[in-house]
Amino acid sequence: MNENKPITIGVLAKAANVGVETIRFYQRKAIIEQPLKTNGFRHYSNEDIRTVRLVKKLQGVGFSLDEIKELLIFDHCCSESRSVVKHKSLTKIEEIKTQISELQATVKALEVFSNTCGSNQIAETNCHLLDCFENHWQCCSTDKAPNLTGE
Amino acid sequence: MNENKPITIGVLAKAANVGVETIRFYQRKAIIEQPLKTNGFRHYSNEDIRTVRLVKKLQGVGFSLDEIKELLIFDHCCSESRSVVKHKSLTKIEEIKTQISELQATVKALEVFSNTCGSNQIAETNCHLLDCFENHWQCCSTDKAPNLTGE
DNA sequence: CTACACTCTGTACCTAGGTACAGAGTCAAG
DNA sequence: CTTGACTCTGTACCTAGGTACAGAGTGTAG
Repeated sequence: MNENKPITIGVLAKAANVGVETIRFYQRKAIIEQPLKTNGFRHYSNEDIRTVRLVKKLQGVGFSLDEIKELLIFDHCCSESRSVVKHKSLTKIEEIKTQISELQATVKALEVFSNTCGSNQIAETNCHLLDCFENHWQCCSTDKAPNLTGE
Repeated sequence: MNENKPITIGVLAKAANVGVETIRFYQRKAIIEQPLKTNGFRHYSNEDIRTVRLVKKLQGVGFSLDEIKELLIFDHCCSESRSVVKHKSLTKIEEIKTQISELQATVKALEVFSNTCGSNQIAETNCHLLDCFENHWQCCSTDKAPNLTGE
């Protein structure tokens, strides 16, 4: 079945909903492996379709291509150096969890903002995006506690 | 106090932990407002420090500069078009919540992966990152249910 | 065996988000 | 009033992640 209709670069691109140039770009970047060729034409496996789809999905979640490459390499070194793989996975998990917390803080700040500024029932002042965010993040306030409302 | 030591671009940059070129870049992009000038030198307020810090924070959470710009504009149009502001805030909140779910799915996939592949007690096969992700996302599987382990 | 769709390699170009000059002006200390 | 740190405008350059050719080869339907 797969023998009759080989998965050429165009077929792969369509199946993974990307352009053929993107596939070649990924190969130059060694994100997917160089496939076998017949008469100079690349042909791929169903595995490659899954991989490219996964790459796009992970990108959408915020991974860089370098990070994705590293994740995919996990698969190959899996039987060789499991403790390394485990360590890297756990590190990545912690990173993502941190990001989730920050996103949750962002949601809270925006909710406060839309409930005060976004509604009609409030006074004109104290409806300030910076203030909303500062209640959830310490990062943004200045050291000297400046007169924010007045200036 | 602020009168004696004006906040020049260098002071702002240091306070917000960015380069002066970044501040000028943000001004070209209209992410922060053009400040007052004396003898051609820009000088800033504590508000600007907070704003630049917020910009960096939001960038870290995954917002693009265009999105951040839009968020900051919310502040200015707040008294004018509250329903619009509210609508945009809520839309953004939904987007972030979706992203949080996807990140949570990523964490689960990585946890499964590190618990199977990353540990020593399993067989050689079926330790496959793609499989781990496919249990959490439908996106990556091919239509024809290909023989994944064999080929 | 001709047309046309598809693929090849290689290079150039694009947007986002900066970063790095160059050449000139300003300001404050000694 | 000189020197050094700082700022100005303007332009060029950089990385990431593609996207778009050009010019040539391939493979297949009619």
